[in-house]
Amino acid sequence: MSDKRRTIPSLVKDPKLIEKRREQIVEAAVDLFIHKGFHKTTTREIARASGFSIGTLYEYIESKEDVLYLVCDAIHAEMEGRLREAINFNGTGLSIMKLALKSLIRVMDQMSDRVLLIYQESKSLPKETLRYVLSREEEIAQIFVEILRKGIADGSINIDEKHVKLMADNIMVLAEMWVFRRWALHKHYTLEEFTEKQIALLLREISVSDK
Amino acid sequence: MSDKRRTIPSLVKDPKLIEKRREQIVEAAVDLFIHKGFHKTTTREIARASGFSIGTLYEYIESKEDVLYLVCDAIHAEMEGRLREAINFNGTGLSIMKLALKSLIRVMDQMSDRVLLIYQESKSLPKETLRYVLSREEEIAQIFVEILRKGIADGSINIDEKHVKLMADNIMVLAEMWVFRRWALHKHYTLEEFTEKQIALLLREISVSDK
Amino acid sequence: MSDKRRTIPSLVKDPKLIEKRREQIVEAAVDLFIHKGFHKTTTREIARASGFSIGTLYEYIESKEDVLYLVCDAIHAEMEGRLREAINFNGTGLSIMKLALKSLIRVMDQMSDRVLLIYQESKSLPKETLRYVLSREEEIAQIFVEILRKGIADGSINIDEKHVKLMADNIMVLAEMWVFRRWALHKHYTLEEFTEKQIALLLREISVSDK
Amino acid sequence: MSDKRRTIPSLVKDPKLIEKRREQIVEAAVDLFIHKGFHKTTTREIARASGFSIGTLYEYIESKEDVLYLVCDAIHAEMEGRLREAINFNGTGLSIMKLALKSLIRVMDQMSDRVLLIYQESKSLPKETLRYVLSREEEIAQIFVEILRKGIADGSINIDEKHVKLMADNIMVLAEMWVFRRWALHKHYTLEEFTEKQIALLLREISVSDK
DNA sequence: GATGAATGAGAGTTCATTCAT
DNA sequence: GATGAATGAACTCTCATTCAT
Repeated sequence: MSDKRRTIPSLVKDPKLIEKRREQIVEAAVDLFIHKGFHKTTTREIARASGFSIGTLYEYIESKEDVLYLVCDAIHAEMEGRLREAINFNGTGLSIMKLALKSLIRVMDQMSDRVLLIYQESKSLPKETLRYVLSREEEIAQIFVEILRKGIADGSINIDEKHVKLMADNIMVLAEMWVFRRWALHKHYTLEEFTEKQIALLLREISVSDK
Repeated sequence: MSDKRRTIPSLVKDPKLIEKRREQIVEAAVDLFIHKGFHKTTTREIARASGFSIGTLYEYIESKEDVLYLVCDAIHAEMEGRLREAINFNGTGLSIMKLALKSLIRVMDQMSDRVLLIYQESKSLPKETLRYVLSREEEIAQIFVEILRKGIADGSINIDEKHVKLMADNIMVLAEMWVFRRWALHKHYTLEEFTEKQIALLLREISVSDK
Repeated sequence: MSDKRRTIPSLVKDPKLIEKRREQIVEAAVDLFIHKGFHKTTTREIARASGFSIGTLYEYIESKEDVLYLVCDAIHAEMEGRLREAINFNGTGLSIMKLALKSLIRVMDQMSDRVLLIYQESKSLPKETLRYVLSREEEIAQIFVEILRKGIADGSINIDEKHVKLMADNIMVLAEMWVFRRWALHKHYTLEEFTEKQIALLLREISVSDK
Repeated sequence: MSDKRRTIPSLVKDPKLIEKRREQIVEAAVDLFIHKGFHKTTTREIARASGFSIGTLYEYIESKEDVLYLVCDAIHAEMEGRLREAINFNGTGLSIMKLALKSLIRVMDQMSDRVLLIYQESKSLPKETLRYVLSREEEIAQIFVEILRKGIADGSINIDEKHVKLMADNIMVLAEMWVFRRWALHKHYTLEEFTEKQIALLLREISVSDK
């Protein structure tokens, strides 16, 4: 959570331009990485798809790994953004949770390719950078930690504080599996069936009437 | 399940020798892939660690990807072997399941590095080969499908047939996460705590008294 | 001697400004070339160290090699300046020579890094430019030719006219070696020892009492 | 003198082959470096001129700088070899010296381009390697140190022990200048004139009758 | 007159694969 | 069956130079 975001040096001075060009880079690279993978994508392809020359690409990044980092960070930002946007933090913990779970799975479904990209390629990041990227993942899990705590406080959710963290991780994993096990799931279940069933399982685990 | 195992052609005739050499290759490659990753490991390194020359390596495989395939297959074989060995298929479905879950998580913990290897590198396999490797994963999930069906049949497990497949996938994922989210879990939970909690969650979902 | 000084075209009109900017360039580049060498110094670094942008740099030079030329020329100018300043051209040829030799070695010592720079990097100049730079070196040797001739004329120096040129070159080389063989000399001799000994050797060669 | 020769690792095992290929590399590279300089010669050109592919080149060296090292070392070896071959170490120190000086200058003349190459490019070597290459130069100077000492011992040479090292360096420099100041010397003196004059100067400095 | 973003040819180096021995 | 030297396409990254603003 406290891991600092990596600041990539640029040879270009204008911050507005840096941001704009890096957006172009990310947009181009996401597509390439999804279709060819990080290792099989060349820096020249990234440059060309970004709309400029290889020299220009390297005015905005220092290494190919920087592109991967930018891509991962942008995807996490979008994930968190979409999720927070969809969640209404008013109401009981339980009611918030219901909506949040639904949103989480929907976001996973909508961002399927990009979530998979992070799953498959983030390991190619330099150690330090990987640590930051993983911390971004935890930040999203943290949203569910907070909802759980709110539910515990207002009595709508029943779970031992000690297991809150694990529960949040379970939530993440049982949602993300729609992405990384799609080869197993999509031929047997629709998104709706999957959503309904996973939410049922998760809510049962935290319901107050239980036990 | 019906996906055929890939048969890798070899320039060598003697099947015994092929098997022996490929075992050497796998043993060497697993270590290398775990520590350096598939892409950063060179065929030369694999040959050297296997105890023979680069020329000999290519007598037993056709491409570097073949090595990855052999590795993935060997890991799956070991996983399934260990799991089947640990499970006693006598008793009610529920009692078998309890033991099976515990075994599954223990195997994940013991084979942590190798399971992670499959998670991170199998995407580099050629499409066809990947399909087979994924089918091996499903074969393991299939063990749990069968236990669930047995429990339904003997009345010790309560779950809708339609959701059996999803339940098996959930089991796999909630066990495997000990591996691929270890950065998030290991600092908060011991293996015992994790095991106990995950089993509790999964059993609640299939208990007969429930509902 | 007759080789013409190269005139570097500039996009800027004001000669005063050109001179000022080129002084900045030389000052910055000398340091960079000494520490990193000509090839490992980038034009960007030169521009930055000069205090302006890469675009501005190219308003005052046409190529990176021009910078090297400016640097070599400035160093030669300084060498010659310091030397002429130190020599008093009154007295017998021999007495002038004694002082001149001492001054020459002192200048070599003081300008060690810069003299070495010329030795090591001037070869990277374009052929034509190199010729001019070498002619500047000869101009300095020419000072000693003149002193020798004066000594011959006034009878204080005894040397065959045919060997005057060679003698002047020997003088240059036996002084410059303090720079380009410093790795061999500095650990065995102090500047004073070196100076004394070299002067003794050179004077013996031109003494009248000899033979 | 005690600096250890750098051993360049090779991917090839056969030492005979390594030696043969490195000879090819050196032969090709010497020519290229003489005509284009080290920096303007590409590794591809070296490979092609050596008669094999770029991949093969890198089986025998680790970096382009290694080629420069091999070249410098080969040149020094040849210099020293030729010199030692030409010197007859029988007779008085003085008589040996006369012959040695003549040989030294002749070798400089014959190996002009290669000596100049070391003068101009050795600075591009990595620090450690440069140190070794310079120590090779000193080894050659050491030959003259020994001759001087022999002459002191047998009374044929008169020079203070303290100045023996400097004298040897002066010898090297006054011979090498035929190479690195050829632009100044060749148009005024023949090799014979130069040789005769330099020997005269040096012998006068160490003659017993003197003083 | 000053700026600095853009360019792209070209550099050094790697490594999966082949094939003569 | 084993060897390992040879290959060269392909990679990432650099940097002198230009030119629109």
